[in-house]
Amino acid sequence: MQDRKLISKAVINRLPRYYRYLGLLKDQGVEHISSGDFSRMMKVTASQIRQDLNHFGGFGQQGYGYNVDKLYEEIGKILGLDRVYHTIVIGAGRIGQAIGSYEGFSNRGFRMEALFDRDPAKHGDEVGSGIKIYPLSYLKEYLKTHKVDIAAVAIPSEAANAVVPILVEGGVEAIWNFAHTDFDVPDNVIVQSVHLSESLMQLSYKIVHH
Amino acid sequence: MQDRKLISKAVINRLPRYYRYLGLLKDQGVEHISSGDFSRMMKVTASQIRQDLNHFGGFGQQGYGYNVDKLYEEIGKILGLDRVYHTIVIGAGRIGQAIGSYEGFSNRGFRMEALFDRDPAKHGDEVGSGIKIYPLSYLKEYLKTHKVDIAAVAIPSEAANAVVPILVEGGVEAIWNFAHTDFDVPDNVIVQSVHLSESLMQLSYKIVHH
DNA sequence: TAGATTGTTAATCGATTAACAATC
DNA sequence: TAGATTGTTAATCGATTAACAATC
Repeated sequence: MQDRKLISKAVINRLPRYYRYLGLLKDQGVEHISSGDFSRMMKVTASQIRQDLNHFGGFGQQGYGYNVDKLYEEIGKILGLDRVYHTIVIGAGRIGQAIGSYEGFSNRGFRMEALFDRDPAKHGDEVGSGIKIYPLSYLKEYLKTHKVDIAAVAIPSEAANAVVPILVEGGVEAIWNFAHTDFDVPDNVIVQSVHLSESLMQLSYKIVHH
Repeated sequence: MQDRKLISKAVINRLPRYYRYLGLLKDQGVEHISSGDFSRMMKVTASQIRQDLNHFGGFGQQGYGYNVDKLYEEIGKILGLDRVYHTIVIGAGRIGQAIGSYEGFSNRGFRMEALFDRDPAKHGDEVGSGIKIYPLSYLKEYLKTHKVDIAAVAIPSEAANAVVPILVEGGVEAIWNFAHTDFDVPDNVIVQSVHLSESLMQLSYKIVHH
């Protein structure tokens, strides 16, 4: 897909937060907001907000501010929230089940369609609104008959390293990684990692050095 | 605590990843590694590694490289992993239980000592290696009689906003936040957030724009 | 010693902030 | 219109990369 202009990585990482705050404003029925007010709400500079939003153009108006509804919708589109992502979860442990059953994701188009686990005791169980847990050994077959956009990987590192080639081979477009490891995948496969232990270490750093 | 030199935010965020890779090298019995080899392993530039590690000084040696054991230990200290953090978890849902029971955290000094939940059906239950679930209403009292360094908050945003003042009032030093919201806390309280939905949106952005 | 590799300075690149003319 | 506020350029700040002399 072609971008209007090239949007920098730093801006992209901020978009979901803008989106969240715009959602709050929308719920409150706010129609428009100035970069100044928005900056106080979000605790960033007004200058940064104007620079960032300007990439998308046309939602600000001098003397008035930004149209909340339009901006919310536009940022949603840019984030790819106007489509459906067929999503599976590898690992039906506590993290895997949490992801598979969280309604907030499906509300945004991340449709949870299957969980996979090696534990036979879990096979056939359901999570959330009827998402089935399948044997991990069925994954390969599943990928042959189902298009999968995103696979969330919520199993230990070693097992994860064994599963990833199956996902790649099976045509999964993106991996949402919760294992404490980095994957080696072809360029066309996207990996987005949530390294919880790294987050916790950044926290302990802050405790020790403040 | 006083830093030797001022270490930039970007470097700090990379430290846990260095630490993880050094742990792997240590397990493999590697005694020393050059910035060149390390850069190929970690897929960053050798220049960045030398710049980063140079902040701590004394672990590199010309013609030899870096001593793995010493560097691992030193970075561990800088990250604050040489001490114990009394840790509690607010919310005994799937995320809360996952955090409370994960052995990897306690192995690094993050001692999980109690969970709190408002659901009476869970009160008295145990998670992981005997960590009890208490009523949320007992939290205030608990904080009076126990020193808590870190509280992981794994409940929905609204409930979280109600609990945070109790944590702050109770002298909790740092909050590890899993709710989809930002907290307003005094300067001396640290907040480290894991915004899963934001991570997922960054992922969908990459899918749509690659 | 000769070769390898760091420590560190300088150059480049990118991101943030400030400022203000344009304009609703 | 006058006031408010954006869009956008220029200035600043910070982070990354390149280069090479120092040195083990």
